[in-house]
Amino acid sequence: MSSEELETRQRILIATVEMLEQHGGRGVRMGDIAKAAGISRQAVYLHFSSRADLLVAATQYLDEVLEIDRRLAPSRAATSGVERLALYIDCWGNYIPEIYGVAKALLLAQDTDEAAAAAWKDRMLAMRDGCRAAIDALHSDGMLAQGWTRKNATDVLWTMLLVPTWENLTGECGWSTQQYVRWMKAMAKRTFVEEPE
Amino acid sequence: MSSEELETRQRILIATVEMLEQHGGRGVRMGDIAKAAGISRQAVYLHFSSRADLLVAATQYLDEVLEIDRRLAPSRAATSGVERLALYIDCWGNYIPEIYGVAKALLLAQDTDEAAAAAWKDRMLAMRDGCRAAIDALHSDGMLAQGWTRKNATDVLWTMLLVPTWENLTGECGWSTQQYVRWMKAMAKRTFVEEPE
DNA sequence: GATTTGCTTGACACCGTGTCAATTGACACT
DNA sequence: AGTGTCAATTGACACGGTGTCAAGCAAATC
Repeated sequence: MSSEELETRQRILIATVEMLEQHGGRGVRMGDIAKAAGISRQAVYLHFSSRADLLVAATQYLDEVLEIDRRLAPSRAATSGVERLALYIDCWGNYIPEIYGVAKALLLAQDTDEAAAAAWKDRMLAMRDGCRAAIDALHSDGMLAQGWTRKNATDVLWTMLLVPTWENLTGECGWSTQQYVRWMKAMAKRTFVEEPE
Repeated sequence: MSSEELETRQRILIATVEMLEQHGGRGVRMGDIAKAAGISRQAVYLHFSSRADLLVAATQYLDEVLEIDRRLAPSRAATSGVERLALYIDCWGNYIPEIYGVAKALLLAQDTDEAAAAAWKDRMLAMRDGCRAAIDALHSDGMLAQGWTRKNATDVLWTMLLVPTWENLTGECGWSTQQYVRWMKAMAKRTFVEEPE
């Protein structure tokens, strides 16, 4: 009632996010989204040129709404590499479940759609930057464990933090996101931080 | 020349595996497979009721041809948990690239097809059994590191060995499979094996 | 020679995406 | 009132890929 004058575009984005979240990113059609937004299927195409376009816009919208930048600030502001690493995992690990529906849809769309693949890759490379920054901070502190190059450590941290890992641990293995985050932080510390012995 | 009297069904399976391997499991249509097998598209449906059915059969066929059982024997025959773990990772890690095309196709088919999803899940649960066996062996030796339950250790090892991890490290990060296997073994040892200190 | 078996050919239904054209209804400007 | 314009609606349609169906054909089997 309050905000019935929302722009159609935004209503579509909200409907998209809701539908995808509800259905785990699977089997949501353009018509379903339109219906959820209370408009015709064609109206969706007046705002987004394709399904991939819509999905990409939805992830960006979600990033804004969930204030990913603000949430990353603590990690960026960390005074030590060890802290930065932990805070980054905290942030990203807790972020995944919130974006999972949309992320999964984008992930699945990669199969058929070039643009979706590119968008997802971009997103993941941005995440990689965070990993690299954390590893670099660790390295600057002289705390990167023996045997790691910065590239290798970044590769591994990045890969461990990818969505499928979270997906399997929480989905198939029944872990909570909290367990996941706690373990991931412990594992990262044990793996990448030089033991002061 | 030699074996031109191959059963059609097998010719289809071979064509499927080849096509999927060639194209990384993406964008291979029923018609493409038929053409590659030198038969009509409909003939494929005389042998396999659906695309999912064909993909499932192809993975089984590949498991036979690549003798997955024989390759797993050394791991099963290991005399210590530590050895068993290393040999299992060796086996599976080197197996992934050989099945990747078919696996990826099955993975992608999960989106739309229930049967494909079930088949893939089965496959992965079988792999999980291997992980569990390795962790159990470690535990029996009293060598499972502090802080791990058998379930948790199995969950983590399993998740780490999933295809997407290999995919990202070798694909995006440019690692060789050999590097991947070497790292994975080192990581598993460091993570799961009690340090004799 | 008749039947069966395995395959071919071509047509077609179904679904989801994306396109197009004609229409409507609301608002704004003179 | 008259004129535009803008957003959305409706309905039809093309396309691509899967899966189905029916008729025909050729070689093997009895």
